[in-house]
Amino acid sequence: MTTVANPDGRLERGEQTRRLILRRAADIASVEGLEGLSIGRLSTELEISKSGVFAHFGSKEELQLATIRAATKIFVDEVVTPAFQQPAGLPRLRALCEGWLTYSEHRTFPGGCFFAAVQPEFSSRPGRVRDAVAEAGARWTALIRDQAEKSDLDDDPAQVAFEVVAFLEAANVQAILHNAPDAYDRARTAVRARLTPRPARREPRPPAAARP
Amino acid sequence: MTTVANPDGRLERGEQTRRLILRRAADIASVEGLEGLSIGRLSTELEISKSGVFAHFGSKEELQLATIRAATKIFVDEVVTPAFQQPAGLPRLRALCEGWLTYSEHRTFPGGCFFAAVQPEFSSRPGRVRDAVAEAGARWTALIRDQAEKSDLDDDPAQVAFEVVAFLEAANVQAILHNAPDAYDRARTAVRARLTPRPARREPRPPAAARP
DNA sequence: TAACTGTACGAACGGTCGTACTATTACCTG
DNA sequence: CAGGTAATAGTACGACCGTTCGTACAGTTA
Repeated sequence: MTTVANPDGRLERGEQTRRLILRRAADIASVEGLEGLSIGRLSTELEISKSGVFAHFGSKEELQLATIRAATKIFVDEVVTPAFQQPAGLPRLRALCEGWLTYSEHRTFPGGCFFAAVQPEFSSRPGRVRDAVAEAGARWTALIRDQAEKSDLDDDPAQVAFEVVAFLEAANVQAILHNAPDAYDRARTAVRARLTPRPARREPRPPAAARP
Repeated sequence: MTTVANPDGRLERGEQTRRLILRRAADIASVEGLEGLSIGRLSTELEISKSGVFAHFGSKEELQLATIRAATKIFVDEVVTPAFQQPAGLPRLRALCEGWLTYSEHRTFPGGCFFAAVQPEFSSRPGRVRDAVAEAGARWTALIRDQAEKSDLDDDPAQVAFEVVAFLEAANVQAILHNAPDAYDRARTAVRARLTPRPARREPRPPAAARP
């Protein structure tokens, strides 16, 4: 097992460049995909020798897997953890969605959401990378579903999760591909409506019979 | 100008292999993306020489653009045209959604929807291929929006289009990546609810006060 | 028959890919 | 300061990439 930090808490030399590499790798992959990511390009951009980059991972597949783990950590730190300051259920669910949208909007990764870029790329391929990508997506959906379950929405939580996640991903790709930031507004509108408990759903007045 | 068919209506030899190439190219691209698509692989799979494949297009970019056009035609034939048998507005809108879902479900392209695979791939890149991909997506969304406009849904048609398209794309990626065909059911449920005019929206019973 | 066009072929180009080695540097420890 | 180990550099490889070139052969037109 490799130690990561020196006694005084500083990072070892190798670990430091490893993180440098992975941060850049995640950025590149969010634009070019995990296949488009290449060791040669990493080494050029970071001004590290190709073999130096390669030695950290031993294979391209390991680099891809490590990149997914690094991107996951960034995502969790920026979206998931802050939302856990909100109480479980609806408030946390709303915070997760809003956190996701600003994470995409502010381009934490230059290509928008890392996972939105990488999921379609591997959806039809076999292999360990695909499995890792799928698992990351499943965990995110499960997190949303769990919070939906604890909310007072009398719809199937899995159905709510499906729809909400759909809005988020759609906003990401629309905003980037068409350079249309208003897609984020559309997503916010859609999420707000979907996460509003029934009596007040879709703000405007209920049918006349229901009014006092 | 190149003629495409002989006087008797048969295809010229070149046009025939060109179509063969493009059909295969669209299939490959739906799985590997338009960058993952390679002339060498096409030539191997089709048992045509690499230069023979190349000569039809003159550059890889032209091949990619032609592949997009070919995939668009297949999509229109399978999803759009049949839906136009339904009257404009809500019926046509529902037919478009249902047509799209079965098109994805039945794997017209082996990787699911061609455009769902290719849009994220090019969302952050410059160039003519990206422009073509974006335009195809924009036309599809506009088509949905137009039909929403002619429906009696008192929501912003563009908002309806955003949400409906989001459901479709989400179903596609979920179903493929997680090998979970029930994502199509989720999408159908979501679309049905979204395309139901307000009074009857979200089928289950209205609040007690509204019941007779 | 002669000229021309469309179509496909095979070989080769320079370049980049991932990977495998060996050599060299930098740092920690004794 | 010495030695050893971890980290990086250097070099080379085979495979594949997109692309170019010259060529062969069929079918049509003159």
